[in-house]
Amino acid sequence: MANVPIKNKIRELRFFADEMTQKELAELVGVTRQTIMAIEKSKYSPTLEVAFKIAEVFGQSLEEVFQYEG
Amino acid sequence: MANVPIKNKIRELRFFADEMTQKELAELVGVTRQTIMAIEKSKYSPTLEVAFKIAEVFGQSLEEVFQYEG
DNA sequence: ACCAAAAGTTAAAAATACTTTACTTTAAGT
DNA sequence: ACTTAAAGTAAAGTATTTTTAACTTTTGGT
Repeated sequence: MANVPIKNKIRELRFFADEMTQKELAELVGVTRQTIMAIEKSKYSPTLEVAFKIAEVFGQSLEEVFQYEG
Repeated sequence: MANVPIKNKIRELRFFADEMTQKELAELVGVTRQTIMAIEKSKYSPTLEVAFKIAEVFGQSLEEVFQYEG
């Protein structure tokens, strides 16, 4: 599992969103800074719930934030 | 966390897809039948990876299969 | 150069997702 | 009514995600 990591555009979206920091995003999402770090770097993929919350913060669809390459 | 469970249309999509069984879906997705059961009944929400795979099986977008109510 | 905030890393513990096995109940066909 | 596949439940174990805490490195401003 986690064969092909899911890519994401969190970093780009953070900077596009007025240079939002990892800490700020973490607080808005309700997870820790380290969790955002790990997800942003594709160390592992988040739960669906966290993924939805991240997309919500940026006002984007889930697919715009996360890209799964089957 | 997991305050408001994420809803899904897996059951409807299975029946729409030629009455696909939980077992068949599980095999296509690469998880067990019990995992499909738990997700279908919103006992817990899947990882993003499993969510993407389920959507892929039905040829639907993630948001069409799973609905997050912030 | 110095300072502070942000980002990155690591390790151990806690929480949650997933598996395996085994059993019960429901639904459908003959 | 009987049989069988499908669906539902539950417990214990494994795997993965998330937290906490502590420390290092990078970046930007003054």
